[in-house]
Amino acid sequence: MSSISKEAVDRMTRLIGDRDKAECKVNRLRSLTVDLDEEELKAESEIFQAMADPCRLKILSLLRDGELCACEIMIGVDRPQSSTSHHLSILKSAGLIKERKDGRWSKYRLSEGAVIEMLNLAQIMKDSKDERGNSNDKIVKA
Amino acid sequence: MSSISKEAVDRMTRLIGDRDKAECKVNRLRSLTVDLDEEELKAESEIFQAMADPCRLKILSLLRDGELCACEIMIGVDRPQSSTSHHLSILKSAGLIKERKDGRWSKYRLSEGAVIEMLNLAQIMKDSKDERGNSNDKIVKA
DNA sequence: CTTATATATCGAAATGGATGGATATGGTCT
DNA sequence: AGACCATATCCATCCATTTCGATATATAAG
Repeated sequence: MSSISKEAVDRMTRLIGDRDKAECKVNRLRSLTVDLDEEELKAESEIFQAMADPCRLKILSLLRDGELCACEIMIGVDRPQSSTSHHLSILKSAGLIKERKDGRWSKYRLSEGAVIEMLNLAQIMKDSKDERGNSNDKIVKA
Repeated sequence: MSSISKEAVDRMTRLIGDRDKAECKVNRLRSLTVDLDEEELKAESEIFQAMADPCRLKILSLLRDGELCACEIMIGVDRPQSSTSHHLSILKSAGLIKERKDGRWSKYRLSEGAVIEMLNLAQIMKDSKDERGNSNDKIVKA
């Protein structure tokens, strides 16, 4: 499908010898990502981007215990008000938290669903990386 | 514990009236994040950071099908060699993929464990955000 | 209407990350 | 040895993000 570049086929041909098979393999590789359109990938990457900050992870942790207003969160993370507000808006537009206006307060809570599982998974991944990191140094066995 | 700033207690006192209770609440908020030391948060955020790029998500998707060499990945994602290599090194040092040297080739595969679940969760989160997104937010940035 | 407070937004500096061409490294083959 | 190739690294440019003080908006209360 779509534009298979001659360059890629050339390179693949050098790799595996047979030009027909090479073209086939390039097609297969390209087709693996055809169903992933750029928009979707970008949307997903934005979710990860929103979690890619220590302060925002701290906020999410705070909210595991229930709803808090921006002011309490600011105290919890110990950052200036404008920074806290900025982080909250990023988390909100990524869909990770929900906002509820209550008088002059903005109260935030975790979105239902996968957020907590995501945090747990990240912790698991970090831990397993720590373990292997020490025993294995840098060389991966052949 | 540790340094409860007078400023935070003042602010909390204004919020809930009673100074003793305020101090107590500040302590509770701070204690929620005491067990999260900065190093750990940073390590976790790096995992998310590594996944916070469309091209890298594409690479991870490619690798769901099995081991590939850098060259094949480069064809799959259709980016210059240096960019591809750069992304691979980020994924590797975040512990999301593993490298195996084989002659002049570097072959990459997903790390065992949580990577795939993470990708699935992200998709679920994106989808549920899309659905709810229409009803509520319209914070599409310009 | 004025004051006070909670939150959002602006603006500018500093930092960080992506990109891709050029070059270096290290393996393979003849 | 030399040629070739896969991959990593270097470097410079560009773009995005973080940070935080200053300011604006909004709501409540006197």
